Amino acid sequence: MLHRIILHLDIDAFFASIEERENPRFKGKPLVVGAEPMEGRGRAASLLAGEPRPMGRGVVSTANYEARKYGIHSGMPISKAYQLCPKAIFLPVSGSLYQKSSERIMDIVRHIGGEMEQVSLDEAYIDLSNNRAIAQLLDEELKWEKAKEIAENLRNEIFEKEKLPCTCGIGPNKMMAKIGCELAKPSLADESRRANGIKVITDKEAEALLEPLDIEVIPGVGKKSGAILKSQGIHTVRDAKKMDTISLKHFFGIRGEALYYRLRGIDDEPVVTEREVKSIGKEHTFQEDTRDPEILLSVFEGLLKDVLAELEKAGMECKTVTVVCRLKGFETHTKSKTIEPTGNFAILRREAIKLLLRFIVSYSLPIRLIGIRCGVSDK
DNA sequence: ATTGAAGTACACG
DNA sequence: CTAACGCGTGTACTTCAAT
Repeated sequence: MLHRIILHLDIDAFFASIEERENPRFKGKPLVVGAEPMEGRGRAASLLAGEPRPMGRGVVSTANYEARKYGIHSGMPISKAYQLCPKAIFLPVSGSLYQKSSERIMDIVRHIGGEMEQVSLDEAYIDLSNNRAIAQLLDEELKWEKAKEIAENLRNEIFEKEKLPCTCGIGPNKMMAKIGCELAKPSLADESRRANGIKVITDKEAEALLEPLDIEVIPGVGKKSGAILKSQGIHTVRDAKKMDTISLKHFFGIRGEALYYRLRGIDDEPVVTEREVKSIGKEHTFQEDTRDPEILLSVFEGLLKDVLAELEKAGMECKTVTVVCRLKGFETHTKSKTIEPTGNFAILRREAIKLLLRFIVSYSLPIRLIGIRCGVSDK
């Protein structure tokens, strides 16, 4: 497929926008959806401590734009979010509410026509290359215009039916569509939140548009890789394009090749309709680090039970059981064992507990998190 | 040489 | 005390052993 037109959709501040929709009094006020900031703080403790201080060990799932003005963002420790804006409204994550909304949104997206890839609850790609309205057009210019029209209709429909604001990016590939979407997001300064909404980046424009952008806009270049590059004086895509293929390979291994092209606006990743499940897991962070075998074992069994239920539902069996353990201080390790595929609780418990016990023996630090993950095989 | 297992690191939403 | 840091999933790298 030589000339593609890909659309990327992303709901603005998804969880927070849903909460605002459900309770319009929240609009215009800083709102943080995520962990409970005071979790683990007992009544006695707060009386003794005077001014309440955040204790929760969770993170921010989504902050609305008012909260973002205080520097709060997704993934930030909830305790820090509280420090930045103690007056913000803090709400727990209402997963099933968001799930239902997501399903209705994805149904709307599917109706556009074209291969659709759902990336998360609130994000999707759609390949418009073979869309009825677009494929019949001969003129390239008109195709891009038509794609924009489709995106406009999509945004309107989602706003009318689901009462949620969203942003679309349109580009010659998934990467550029996603970057376009990011560029079209409402800015903090824009109180109306409706400034752009859609950004079209044609194949002709892609390379030049990327040049001045921060290197971390490129998918696959995250915090760590970005920091390494920046320590070498490479901050923008333009800087990175000066690197030869040898050093790209050196820094990024097998991904260096793809990166060379991505820096130039080229990305061949197809829109993938269905993806097969490769692993199913559950993990739990304790309110306080612990080595109490009672607590450890009961939580561990609960996690295993949940994993098994999902395994069962998916009609899968566990082939590799991995136990993860995060210690006080955040040091994290895994131990795994490949076994004869099974969905049997007793067998998996025996294997998993053997792995867990090895942790208890090898490390004397209190434990912050335990988890269990099953690499799956078809039944 | 290739493959599989175990363990680590990083990325993304 | 200047760090704080969830959860679920996927990919790639490294090392070691067996084929």
